[in-house]
Amino acid sequence: MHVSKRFFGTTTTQLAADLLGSFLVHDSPEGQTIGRIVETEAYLYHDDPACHASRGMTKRNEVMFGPPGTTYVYLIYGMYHCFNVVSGKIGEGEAVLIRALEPVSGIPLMEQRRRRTKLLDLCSGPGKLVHAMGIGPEHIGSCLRTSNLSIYKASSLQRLYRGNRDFEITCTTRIGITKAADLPLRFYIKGSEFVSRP
DNA sequence: GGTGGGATTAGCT
DNA sequence: GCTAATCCCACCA
Repeated sequence: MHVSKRFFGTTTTQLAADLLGSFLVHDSPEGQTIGRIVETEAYLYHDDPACHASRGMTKRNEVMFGPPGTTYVYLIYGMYHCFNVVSGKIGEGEAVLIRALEPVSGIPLMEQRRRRTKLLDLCSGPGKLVHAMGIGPEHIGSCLRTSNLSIYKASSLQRLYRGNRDFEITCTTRIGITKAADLPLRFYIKGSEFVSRP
């Protein structure tokens, strides 16, 4: 069961927390991969110069100004991509960066894409998970409820996910930024081995 | 075990 | 020209 439209309609900070424990599913021509979201970061409209939308619309960030639940993918450091969920109100340009997943299904395909076999190295970073899941620029602007890249509720994949479904959330400052580096907008599942950094 | 640098492009100054 | 919501490998201990 994929998430409702309402799921994305909350505040960006709340969505960043709500996404923890839900599942990212990609049905690609190569096969299906599923990861459980364990780490996120919120990027905001007000007083957040680290947010890509903070200086207005460009060709790169234009889908950030669309409806919540839209996919935003961008190139970072000239060689990696990061995956974001557009959030907040239309026109504001807020988003949640997905920073780490716990591999759940399609692990051989993730290993093949990543050319790595260690489970902890498959999705423990924003660039890594995009690679492992087969996400790319072709997903920019697609809908996370109806496209082949979708988000499913934590409660809907019990058959596939046998791990502990109860967790606590830890909130810290965001990683890898210099602007607004003091804002507490990073969230992760406390105790998860699969986060990019404890 | 930990650290330092290189890869490579969009956007800003 | 410089920086960036990053990752990986070489090198040293």
